[in-house]
Amino acid sequence: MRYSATHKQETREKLINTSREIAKKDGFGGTGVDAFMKAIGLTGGAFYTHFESKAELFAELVEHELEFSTEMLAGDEDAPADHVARKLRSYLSSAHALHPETGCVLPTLGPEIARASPEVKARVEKSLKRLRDAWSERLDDDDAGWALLAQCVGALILARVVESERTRREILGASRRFLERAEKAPRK
Amino acid sequence: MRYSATHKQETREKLINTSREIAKKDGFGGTGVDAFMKAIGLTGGAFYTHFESKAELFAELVEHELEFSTEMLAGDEDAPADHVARKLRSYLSSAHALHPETGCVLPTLGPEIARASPEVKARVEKSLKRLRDAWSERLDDDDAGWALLAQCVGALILARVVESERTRREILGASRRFLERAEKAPRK
DNA sequence: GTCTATATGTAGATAGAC
DNA sequence: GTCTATCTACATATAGAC
Repeated sequence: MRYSATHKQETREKLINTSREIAKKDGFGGTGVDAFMKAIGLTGGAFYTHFESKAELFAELVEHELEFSTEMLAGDEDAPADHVARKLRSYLSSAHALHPETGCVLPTLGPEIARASPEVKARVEKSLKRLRDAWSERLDDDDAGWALLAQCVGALILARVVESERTRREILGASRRFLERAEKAPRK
Repeated sequence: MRYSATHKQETREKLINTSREIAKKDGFGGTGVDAFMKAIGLTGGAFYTHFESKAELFAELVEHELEFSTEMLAGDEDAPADHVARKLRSYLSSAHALHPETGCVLPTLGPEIARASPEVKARVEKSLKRLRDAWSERLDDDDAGWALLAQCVGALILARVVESERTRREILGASRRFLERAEKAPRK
């Protein structure tokens, strides 16, 4: 054949990774197949050599996103004692709010995932539970896992729907301080 | 004329209110003008008697959403002492998670608002700040206003991206307990 | 004010040349 | 494997009849 043995796989991976950024920036539904392909230097017609449908790309893209995010946020045995606190600070930053294309998938594609197929949502659930378990275990706090995740996702959404940078920083700051305080509270 | 004096205004209001539900359920970008009009028994052509563009409907719709939500959540002088706690419980409910069409706009259209015009985002910011102020004042807690809002929005997103009802309830329950605990914590 | 018909663009997806 | 060309559907928006 005219292409190397690994060419197809490489193209597919490039397509997924580039599409991840574009979808987080402009929305998945709001971006056409042609635009995804053009971003890696190809034309729309070649898309269907790699995926049976646009929906299949969405499923793949979301899986990659959550695999990447949860691994990064969960941390391993070598992580420092303040691992979660560090991740919270970087997640709840103005830089994150201003760059959806390289950030967490949930504040950008959350509603689109919510409308996706049960198969997609089941995989998302599996990844999120792993992250929740990691955080709850690390903090020895059953509720904190889900609660901290929710606080992160919600604060990012709020930070992005407001117009002024000042308010954006207020939201993120309030969120960070609130979480620090909560972790010191008695757990009835 | 063949129509009553108030007919146009009534049609416009019906269009906005019906569109609010549809957009929260299926997404605004994912719904065509024809679908919005068909839902109130009209055809697509009549849309432009009421709005100059689809984007103008979005702006109007979001404004109505936030006006309605913030008024409901903020509460007035007559509200009971546990007003915020009550609102948190109903917001963080499985019923809310399962019915986006009648629920809060932020967990459904948040990312679309984030990509909207500065004018739209400025109005959203104004409404949200009012709600934040109301909650912070009521709880005598500067950070709690934004933090509680973020917790609500994020928990709803998480609750909707998972597949099982069991996990959905875990997320919402953990969020509720976490907030109750946090309000009893010392504020540095 | 609403209708049908239509202009125009773009969407997802397929066919066949290379 | 990727290209161009194309099918079909549906998008936003407009024009003119009623």
